[in-house]
Amino acid sequence: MSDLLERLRGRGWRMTAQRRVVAEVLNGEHVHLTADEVHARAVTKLPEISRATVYNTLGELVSLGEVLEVTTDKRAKRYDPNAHRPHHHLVCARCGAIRDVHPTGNPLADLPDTERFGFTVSDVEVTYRGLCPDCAGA
Amino acid sequence: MSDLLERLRGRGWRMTAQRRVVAEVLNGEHVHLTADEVHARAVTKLPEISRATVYNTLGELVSLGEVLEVTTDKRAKRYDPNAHRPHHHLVCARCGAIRDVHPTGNPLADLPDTERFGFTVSDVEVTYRGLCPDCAGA
DNA sequence: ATCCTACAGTGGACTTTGTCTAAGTCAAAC
DNA sequence: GTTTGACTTAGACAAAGTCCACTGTAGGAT
Ligand SMILES: [Mn+2]
Ligand SMILES: [Mn+2]
Ligand SMILES: [Zn+2]
Ligand SMILES: [Zn+2]
Repeated sequence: MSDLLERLRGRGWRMTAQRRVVAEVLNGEHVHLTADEVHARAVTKLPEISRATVYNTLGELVSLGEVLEVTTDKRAKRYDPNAHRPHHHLVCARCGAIRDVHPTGNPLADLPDTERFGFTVSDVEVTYRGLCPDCAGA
Repeated sequence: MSDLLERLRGRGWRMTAQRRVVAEVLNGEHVHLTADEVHARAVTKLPEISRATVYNTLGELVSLGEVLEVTTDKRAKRYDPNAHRPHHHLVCARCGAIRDVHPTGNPLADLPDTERFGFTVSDVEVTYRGLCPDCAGA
């Protein structure tokens, strides 16, 4: 993630302890944390960081394209640092576990012109739902 | 929609003015209203209907399978009476307009076993995003 | 090294969306 | 017409997120 910090400094980001901690928390694969989860983890490293700053920083990372917003459930938005490899999500309907998945094929090609209503379609989001091995029981 | 009311009565639903009004409001094609939008429209027909009743009634319609919950944006859930024809959604990124779409192909088949992480995958939701004709400008 | 200041952070009030509960009301079975 | 349990209501409460006035500081200028 120091890649990320370098890139951000290059873009004129003022480097602060708060921003460094948020970037650290968002490190890893299959990471899809809510803003308050990010805050909870950030607080263990920098106790005085505020909720507002976490929200602000996440919002900036999203508009810089370094982090994706994912809304897999109807509850809180989740923040996904895996922004540089396009992917979709597989969600457990019971426990909420989320996995990054890479389906074959291009769903954009599956939407005929007659079903586009004159829209300029630029993106498609696919969410698979089911039960994870634990929640499926035996 | 009196089809719906008949079906619900048959299922033992007690028929009240409030439930009738909510069902009336949810009549039509390409309808994707938030709970508070449903409430606002219901109030014009039955001024004393409460928010709690609208939420309760929508929740019941969803668990009866008569209405779908769709979460196309990160804001309020939307309620979709078109529950009997499977479909996906096309959303304008700028104004939020929503259209029902019927892509060809089966996205479930596009998720290889190696990308299922042992999940029992039962459902897939596809959201297309772009700009509607109005928002794409001239 | 110190100063300066525009940018960043803070706590708290506020908003939106949704849930819950206690008390009152009424649809429908008899 | 009475009875009764399901239904409705107002308002308190909660979770997720935004906004603002004020305070603090990173990093360039001196
Ligand atoms: Mn992801
Ligand atoms: Mn729909
Ligand atoms: Zn699970
Ligand atoms: Zn539009």
